[in-house]
Amino acid sequence: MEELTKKQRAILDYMKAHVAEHTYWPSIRDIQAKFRFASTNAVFGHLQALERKGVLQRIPGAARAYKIVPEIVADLSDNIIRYEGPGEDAIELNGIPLVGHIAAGFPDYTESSGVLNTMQAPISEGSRRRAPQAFALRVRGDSMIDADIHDGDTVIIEPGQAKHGDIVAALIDGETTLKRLIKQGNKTYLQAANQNYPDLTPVQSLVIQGIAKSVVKSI
Amino acid sequence: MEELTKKQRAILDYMKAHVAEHTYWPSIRDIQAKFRFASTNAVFGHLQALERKGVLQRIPGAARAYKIVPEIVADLSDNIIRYEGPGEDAIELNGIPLVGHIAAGFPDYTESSGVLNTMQAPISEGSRRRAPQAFALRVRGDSMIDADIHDGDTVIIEPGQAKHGDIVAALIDGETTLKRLIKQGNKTYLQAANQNYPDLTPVQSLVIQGIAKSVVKSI
DNA sequence: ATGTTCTATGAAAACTTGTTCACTGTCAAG
DNA sequence: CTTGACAGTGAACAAGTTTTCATAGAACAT
Repeated sequence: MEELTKKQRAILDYMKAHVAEHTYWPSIRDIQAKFRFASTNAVFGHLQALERKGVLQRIPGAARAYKIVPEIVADLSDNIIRYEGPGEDAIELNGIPLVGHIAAGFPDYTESSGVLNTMQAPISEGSRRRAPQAFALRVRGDSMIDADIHDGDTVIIEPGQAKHGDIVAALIDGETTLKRLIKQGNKTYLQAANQNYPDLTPVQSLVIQGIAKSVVKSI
Repeated sequence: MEELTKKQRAILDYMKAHVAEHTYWPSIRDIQAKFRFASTNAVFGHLQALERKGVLQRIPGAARAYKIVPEIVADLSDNIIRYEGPGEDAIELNGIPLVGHIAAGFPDYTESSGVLNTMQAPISEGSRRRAPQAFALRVRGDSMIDADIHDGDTVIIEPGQAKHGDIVAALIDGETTLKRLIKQGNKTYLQAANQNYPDLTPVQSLVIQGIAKSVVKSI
């Protein structure tokens, strides 16, 4: 995926924020005003670029009508995985859905039993919840370099029973992190795969959202 | 809240579905086409009615720009709480936010320790997660009549440490239910407060989203 | 009977918005 | 030095969209 320029990123972020705040998209002139462009065409160009780079989909002719290709970003520099981009519906990427909320909607494969707690609440149907699937994460930062997971890589997370040594996406005290699962006896730890980071993290309540099964690297 | 006519409800539902599917609002003409009106003004009138009745907010002059007053419906007849209405942002109702997703974003006050797992991933900021708050549920059905919670009532759910006897909104095997929490020794059960419903539900993995602290009844 | 409300038609006005055209400047690569 | 990609101005156009106006039948209460 081609990289965005600073301004493109800013505009995309503004649009997302606008949707999040108002529940409808900004018009081109809204964006123009926000960034103090003298011409609407400045915005128009950026939007074309955003569409060409595949992060934004415009609906030709329709006003205030866009779709966003969800970006799920695992920012490992601060060990927080955050979700960027509205929309609840999964968009398939190589058969793997890029889901909406990274921090919500995934099974609790905690130690005990085979009980599964899906917390996904899809907007679409308004009734039943969707079964959890594999999902993709794009990685930022370098805290997993020991595991050969680098900045810009895409990690495929699959639900399943995590075992010792697995790299997992886990919720710890409300934050989602990507770490290696360490089991010693009946105790469980999470370990950052970067020697510059502090070692074992003691874990009391552990919610594992999935296991990193494969890494997609851009060439 | 004034009741909606059948057509108004249908139009509102269509608009919601459209947003959920496309991530942008339908134009008046879209709605006109959907319902085969001969004039856009038919739609216009319905939209005015929806706004007057307080379930829809229009942004004057702007195209495809609306806000919805979220309706959160706890359908106790099948013990499933489902969310209707898009939008992630909390809208305050008597100081209590009507949150977007009932099934996502609330703390895990599971047995152990004081550890708190917030799973909310707000769209708005795109970075940190929002602290959980109290939220309101509108109740449908009658499975809690023993607790004097009836159809049409609004229940205020607050996060906190649930104790024996509390009525809680809980996630069980992926479904959100509203039941009474029963603790016997070190075992935990959920009980429907309706004698017509099966009794104790054995619980292995329990995620309590909040405690029903008060009930608002329409007179 | 009469007025009111709701729902709807049909057409047009007025405004919003996306899009296009012509032109300019910057900056890095070839 | 030139080429091309990128970012922008300024103006105008065309289409999309909301909104208003005039009119009318049905249901319903007064």
